[in-house]
Amino acid sequence: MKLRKADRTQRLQEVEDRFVDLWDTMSALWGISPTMARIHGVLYITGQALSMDDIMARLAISRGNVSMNLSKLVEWGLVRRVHKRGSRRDYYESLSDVWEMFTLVAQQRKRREIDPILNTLRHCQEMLGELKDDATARERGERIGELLKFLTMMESLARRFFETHQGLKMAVGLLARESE
Amino acid sequence: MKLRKADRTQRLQEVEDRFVDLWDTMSALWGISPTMARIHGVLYITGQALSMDDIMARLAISRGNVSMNLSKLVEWGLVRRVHKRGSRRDYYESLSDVWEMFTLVAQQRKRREIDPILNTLRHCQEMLGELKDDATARERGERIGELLKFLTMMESLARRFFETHQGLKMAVGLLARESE
DNA sequence: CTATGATTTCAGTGCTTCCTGAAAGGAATA
DNA sequence: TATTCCTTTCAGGAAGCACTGAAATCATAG
Repeated sequence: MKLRKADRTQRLQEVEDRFVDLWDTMSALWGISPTMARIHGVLYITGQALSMDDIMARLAISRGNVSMNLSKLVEWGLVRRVHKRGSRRDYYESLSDVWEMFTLVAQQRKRREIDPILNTLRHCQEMLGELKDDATARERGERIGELLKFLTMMESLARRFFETHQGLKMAVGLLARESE
Repeated sequence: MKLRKADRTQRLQEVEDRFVDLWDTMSALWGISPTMARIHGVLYITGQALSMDDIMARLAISRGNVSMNLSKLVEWGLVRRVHKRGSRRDYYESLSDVWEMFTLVAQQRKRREIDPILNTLRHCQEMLGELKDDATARERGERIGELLKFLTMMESLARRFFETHQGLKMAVGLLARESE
């Protein structure tokens, strides 16, 4: 053992902080707010069930902020509320399965972002339908058609991808349980 | 012909505006700024080569704004600078191939967002390596390992996807040319 | 080389989004 | 029912990001 206990703890903190910062940076990519990401980062990397006060202290953010973002995380399904016997507080813990987290985020984003786009494009097509003997309108229609074709294709591809993964994951789970 | 010329033009405008608004909404999803998206929206839906003044008028935004966002679009490869003989102005036109656009955006985002994440995670692993006889450190290492495994897997999956598409697209292009 | 037309840059400003902290709301104990 | 502990809500404020417009730069034509 080369390092003293205190030093090890500090090193660990460094890594955890770095990870939380990373999560913060990723937030834009995942389509969630920075703080929501940071909170999830702490919960994921520590793997522990933490209370609101733990999180407030760890990230130096206000109670209200933690409360609102935790409830969003619970809503998204990325974090679960748990209870510790003998304590009145709520504790929160993150999902640990990366695949599951990814799937949840992807589904949310599809529902909130892709679906409305498809609706709008279809509506545009309808509006253009009434002008179909206008050459310019037909050109616009073609471009929108290309997009629709592309998006629906991607969508079905993604659906198949997730279905496959679900199957795969179940199989892996079963094998793991059998080998115990 | 049910509608008069003027009415048709107005209807067309409506559709185009709706499309531009849609692009604006999508911007977050694509990881680009709203105005950048709107400008690209106009160029894509009209399919024409437009000047800066055309775009300023169409979207009611300032010259500086158009200039900066157009140069970003050119940098990304989504828009090309073209010239019209007899005019000193620059004109701009959008790519028309949806797949190509998607690929470009995906590549940019990977480079700007995914790669730095992989680097950070690997760096975290290294830092944890020095603490490998600490039980907590090993737990953290496992969680980061899961993420790395997931991300590299997704990355190679995406790469294969794009390679396949490139092949497919080339084939389609060849066939189209032969049948002329 | 100068004049004219076109584009880029950037400091100042406005807008949106996120965060704080205090007050209200709920739930468990006595 | 009152008390205590904990959580949620929300008005006001702070921070960050994008836009404007005018001045600087660049390019072409005369």
